Amino acid sequence: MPALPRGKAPQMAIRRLSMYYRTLAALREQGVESVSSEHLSELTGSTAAQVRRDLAYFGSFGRRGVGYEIKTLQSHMQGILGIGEGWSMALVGVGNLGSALLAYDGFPRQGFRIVEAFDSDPRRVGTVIRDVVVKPMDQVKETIQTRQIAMALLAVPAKAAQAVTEQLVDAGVRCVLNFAPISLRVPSHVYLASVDLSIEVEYLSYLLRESVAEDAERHTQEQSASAPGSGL
Amino acid sequence: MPALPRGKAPQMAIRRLSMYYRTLAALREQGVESVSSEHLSELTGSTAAQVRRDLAYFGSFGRRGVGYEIKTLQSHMQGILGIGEGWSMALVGVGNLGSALLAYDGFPRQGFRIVEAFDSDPRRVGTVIRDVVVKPMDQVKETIQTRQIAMALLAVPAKAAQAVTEQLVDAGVRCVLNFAPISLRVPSHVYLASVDLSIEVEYLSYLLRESVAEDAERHTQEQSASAPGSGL
DNA sequence: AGGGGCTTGTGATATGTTTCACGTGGCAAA
DNA sequence: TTTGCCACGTGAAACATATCACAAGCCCCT
Repeated sequence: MPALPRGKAPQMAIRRLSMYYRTLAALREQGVESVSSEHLSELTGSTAAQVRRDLAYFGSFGRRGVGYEIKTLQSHMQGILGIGEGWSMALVGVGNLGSALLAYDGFPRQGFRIVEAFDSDPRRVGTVIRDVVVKPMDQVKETIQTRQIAMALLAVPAKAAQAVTEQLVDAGVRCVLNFAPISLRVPSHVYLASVDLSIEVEYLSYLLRESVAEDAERHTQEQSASAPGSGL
Repeated sequence: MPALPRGKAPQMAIRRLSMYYRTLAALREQGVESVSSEHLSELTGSTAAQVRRDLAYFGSFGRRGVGYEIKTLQSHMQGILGIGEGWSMALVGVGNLGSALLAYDGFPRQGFRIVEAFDSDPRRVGTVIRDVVVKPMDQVKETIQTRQIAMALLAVPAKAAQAVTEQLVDAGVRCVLNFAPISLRVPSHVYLASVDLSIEVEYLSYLLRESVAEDAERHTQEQSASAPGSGL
């Protein structure tokens, strides 16, 4: 009867859950009412065993021999991921990226809404984007405390990121999603996730380089293999 | 004398390398000329052992008893990560997010440049953002082949993402950085990385929920512990 | 009511990653 | 030259995660 006395789920399992959740929503729109771990794994690029294990971290939501009822699974996952609780988020930094985040419709679709925006640039303060008025930085603390905002999106330049983060933490924010290309320090009671575009691009660049190097190496091996006396 | 007969580096090690690299650049700007693994770990939120191990996947770049010479380490890492080779990238989807990516100065700073942009919306085609002219989708293949572009940024709606990806792959792209909230399928010779904003937000939401649940549980335990006769 | 076939949930196993702990080599000072 | 200290590089251990493989349970059909 206790809800979840199971072992802690790995970070990656949580992220995959989000993926599963979205896939379930898409299936339901198509009128599908149940899925197997096999089916879900094909749609998400995972494996069937992985899907079952990921779900098993939180409970047993399926029926043996049958699969998972999508409706049921969705509502369990909403509970796990905290979707649909109407989390309000604050955005700091309304530059190019910040504006794009304000306009991103993936957030409201999952029940996360940016309800406040802040910027240090006086020229941006007062402007309205998607029904949100940009406020000056000195209103961060009061606004976040008053509206009980727990989650903040940080889209400021790298130089300002640490200081702004401390301001947010001081105001009582519990989660920060950082878009600045810098590694932030936060107190242990604050959760941090980062989206770092340069890191992703460099990772791809690494893979590309590596594959080119391997091709070159293979080519060399072929040459030396075909050359006489190169055995061993 | 062979360059890298070492074991394969974990994905996360590569991503950390990017972080180290940026930190080195910042140190060098400050006039610092060498670092220890200890120092670097403090600046990046890693551990000293982790830093040494990560670097050791690719070679031994430091001097025992001394540390790492920043200049040397930087140039090795440029080689590993493929920074400074002047990679050209193509962007597909010039909506809010796409425009922000075009304006993002973190890419050119690391030597990655968006040199072509495409969109299916006729109203966007022909517009110029940051010196890049937005071209129609039917020019994707020719342009990418002609300019030998290996890397593409995908900022289109989820519904269009798979089809556009196939178009890009067909045009000869080797790497795709996907921003659409969907899991893409690519052939095995194409590398894929994804930035999924909803997943990050939901991950934070999960952590927040979990910590709230734990607090509640702890509270319950305290109550029952303080109640008499509740031992065992 | 019983059997066959299917899919979950999960111990056990394999694989992968991080951390530990220390030998090795390098520098500086006496 | 020797001594002492320092920080790297790296086997080995610990830990974490993913995969395998199968028993348990469910449904349908006869």
